[in-house]
Amino acid sequence: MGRHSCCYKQKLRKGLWSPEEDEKLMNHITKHGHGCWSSVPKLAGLQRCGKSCRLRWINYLRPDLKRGAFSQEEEDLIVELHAVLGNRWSQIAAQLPGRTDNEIKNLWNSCIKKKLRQKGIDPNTHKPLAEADRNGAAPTISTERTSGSSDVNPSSTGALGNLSHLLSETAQSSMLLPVYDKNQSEAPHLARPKVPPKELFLDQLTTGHKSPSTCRSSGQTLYFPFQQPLGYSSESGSGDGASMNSLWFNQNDFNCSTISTVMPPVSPSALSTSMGLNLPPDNPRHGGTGIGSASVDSFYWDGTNPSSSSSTGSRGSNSLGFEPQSTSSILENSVFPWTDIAQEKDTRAHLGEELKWPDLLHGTFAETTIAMQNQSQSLYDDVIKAESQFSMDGMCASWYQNQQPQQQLQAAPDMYDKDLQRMQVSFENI
DNA sequence: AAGTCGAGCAACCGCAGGTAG
DNA sequence: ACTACCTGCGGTTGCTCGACT
Repeated sequence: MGRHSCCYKQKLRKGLWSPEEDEKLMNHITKHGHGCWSSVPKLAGLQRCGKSCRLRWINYLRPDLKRGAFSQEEEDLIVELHAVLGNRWSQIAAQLPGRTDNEIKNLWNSCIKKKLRQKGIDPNTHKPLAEADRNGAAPTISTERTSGSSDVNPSSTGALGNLSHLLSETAQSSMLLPVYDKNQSEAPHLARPKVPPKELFLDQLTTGHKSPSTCRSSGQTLYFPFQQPLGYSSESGSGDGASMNSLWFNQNDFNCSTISTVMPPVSPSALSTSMGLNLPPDNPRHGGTGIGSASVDSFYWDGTNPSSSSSTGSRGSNSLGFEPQSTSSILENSVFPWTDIAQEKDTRAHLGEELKWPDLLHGTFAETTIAMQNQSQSLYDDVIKAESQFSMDGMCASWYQNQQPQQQLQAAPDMYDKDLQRMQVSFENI
């Protein structure tokens, strides 16, 4: 136990990652998955420790990262989740597909905290500052990691609002927020909608716009809403309790191939009751969870790598006291109109091609994945498993969906520029 | 133009839990 | 049961860059 052994090694690079390093890591993981992180630097030819590689991948290179400004809905959700979960950033991030715990943590510390204080709300207790002062400085939400459910303040109703509404509904339907089944080895935060980072750069390349502002709290919804949801209405974002539910389905990164891992932990009964869904009686689950089960038109990374999720999965404290229920099992309970999704996915993938996405998409990513499709599965299975799954079709669809709101905004955060420069360099070398 | 300050963000550090041998 | 290794998490640091003086 204790410090990672690699930390003792000398001559390892630290600090910011260069585009070349990013490219090496990206190429390696795209082709082989990460497997054992400690072996990644060596295999990828990097002078970094495995821990650093993992962090870089999770926080920056991972294909499903959303990036960009947080929407107001996301900020609200973070506040509400924080009221329940405290500083459990990973669990909060699990409810925000495409967002990392680090990103959320930074947003909280730099932005949301300040906003709450300005509104007279104690960011620790989520109670009015005056009341918090009267009760003393001790916050009701502990940051001690091993405290289990003790740091949860379910009675906190100040900023809880929508979440309490959701919880009351979900409790009745045996669901919980951080839902994952250890046996399924699918931790939500490791299984998010997969969108390639190239999407960001392609957007820059095609639109060439530059954001006049870097404000993360602009309220601009870069990735919301899901304009053509999965066969049901997403119009419930009215600002009341229903907005919580609508948020779950405003993930426009959604696609059929990733549905098993993307789907937020909402039970069918909750959906049907709160959203008026008519659930189909039988929905065969498309694709599979392993490389070997890759379908003809899409490739899956293995999302069942026990090593990548066992720790989180088992440690994920169910602070709400609900019965654990696997996301997969929920999905297998026939929540979605699968056929429609597949059709829409294909349509959007096609449209994505028309939008020159293939220039990048059909570069390294596509070549790699197509090659992997055609190669013997055993080439990789015996060596490494990736932590997540994604499909190229999903990428196309997601990108296409993301184009619309971004183009409408005519602006993107300046942060993309750095990414653009890096990726331009990277892809020029491919 | 130069200096200062603060916000935002990427990355590091240290610890804890899980797991295989 | 013990140990070593690996992964993941949360707190913290330090760098970058824009705003301001």
